[in-house]
Amino acid sequence: MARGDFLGELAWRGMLHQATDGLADHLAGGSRTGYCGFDPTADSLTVGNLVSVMLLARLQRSGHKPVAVVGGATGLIGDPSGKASERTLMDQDRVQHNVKCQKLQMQRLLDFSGPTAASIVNNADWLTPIGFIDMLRDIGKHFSVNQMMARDSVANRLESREQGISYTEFSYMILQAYDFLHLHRAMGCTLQLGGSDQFGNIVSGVDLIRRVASAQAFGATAPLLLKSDGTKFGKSEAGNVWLAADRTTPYRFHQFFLNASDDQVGQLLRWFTFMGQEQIESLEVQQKERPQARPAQKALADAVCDLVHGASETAGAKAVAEALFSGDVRALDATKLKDVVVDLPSSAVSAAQLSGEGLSLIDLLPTTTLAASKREAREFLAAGAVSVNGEKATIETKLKTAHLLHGEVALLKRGKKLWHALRVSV
RNA sequence: GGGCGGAUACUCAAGUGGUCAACGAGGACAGACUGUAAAUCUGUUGGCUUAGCCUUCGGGGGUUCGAAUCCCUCUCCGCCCA
Repeated sequence: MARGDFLGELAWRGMLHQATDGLADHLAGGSRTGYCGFDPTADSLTVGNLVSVMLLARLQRSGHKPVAVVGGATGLIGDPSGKASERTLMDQDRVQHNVKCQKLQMQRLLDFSGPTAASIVNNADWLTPIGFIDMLRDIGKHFSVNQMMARDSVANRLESREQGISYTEFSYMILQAYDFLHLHRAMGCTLQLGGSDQFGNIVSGVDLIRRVASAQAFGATAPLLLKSDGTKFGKSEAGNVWLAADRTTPYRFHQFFLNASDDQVGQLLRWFTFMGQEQIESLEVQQKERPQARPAQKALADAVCDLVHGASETAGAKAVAEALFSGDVRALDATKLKDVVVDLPSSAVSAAQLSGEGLSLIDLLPTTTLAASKREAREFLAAGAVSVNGEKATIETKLKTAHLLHGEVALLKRGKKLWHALRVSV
């Protein structure tokens, strides 16, 4: 595979925040191995993790070898760079399971075969056997506490009256630096990638490799991805956006990107797709000309959904969106309806509850995903926020057998885009 | 080990005996406007059998007609001294 200009590519995509000196020359000099860390805290990656995966994917496409390091050991401790609450220990089985699931997701984005085959390793494999004394003697002596305390991640916590920092979390950077050293020795890894908040930890690793192995290593970071209002990217109203279809349905995943703001859609195209510069710029021009058609958001949602879930899932997600947003849900045929229901949160009621007088929405809504309590249900109904099969409901509305589409399902909606399917159980 | 300060709803943060389901801000949600956008305006934001009632102010106990507010105790956190 021809070696591409990895750093140049990151630069035009706006994914390059910082890089250590000499990295460009180093990459130009041969096929290198680079890694990025992941927390195995769940059995699925999130769109937040997708940034890191894309870094590795681009590295690989530039002719280098990507390594994903799963923090089976460090995940137990918690990086003070993030938000700070001590973590609970995960047992080994759980970590193994999570690693397996995450690997499956990465397989869509990384190539695990060929000369630049990607690999996944777990840092518990080398961190667990190390004794505390060995760690202090061989690694700890290379770290200056003065320097460690100057790091932003630590300094913030030292200044904070409420928080403080435990010795355990304080030691996190040493472990991460050791990871880099280990990978350098075991796999010839010379590059670490991460978010900009990781730069301090990455440099620690580079320093350690220079001191202990007398070798040169490098690091590069991507800027933190924020929404235009400055809040963290990757959360929807329903919580985290996961890559796993059973946690975030392809429909919701597709919707998440479709709802990207005009301000941000260009950046997301650069970050999360493999589209070229010209194609993205042309989309941006189209977006400017006809913003109401949202060509950029559509292209983005299709491309990312395609990447993560595959083409057929993407088509399905689009069909569902079509039905829910521009079509009349009552006109759906039975097969289509089934597809729609699969992608929506759903619950069941018994046929008996709907017969005769019917079931009051005030009682029903709290049992669905649309309202948390009867009080809230009343509020939504009074505000005209709820509809049944596309028809506005009121406080008095009762759900009856007649509401069931094809005798099976009623589609409830709260607000503009929150749907819930109500099935009838036999 | 000693001294001091703190813990209030999703978050920050008022409140120091009754008028407190608890000021305010942010966030979130809904309505209008729109492009399934942004901005803006309006409303809601503990629960219920909703002009009323019930449960909340770190945990437990006490004082009082009445406690988020006073006392005791426990837990956790911060600061200072050893």
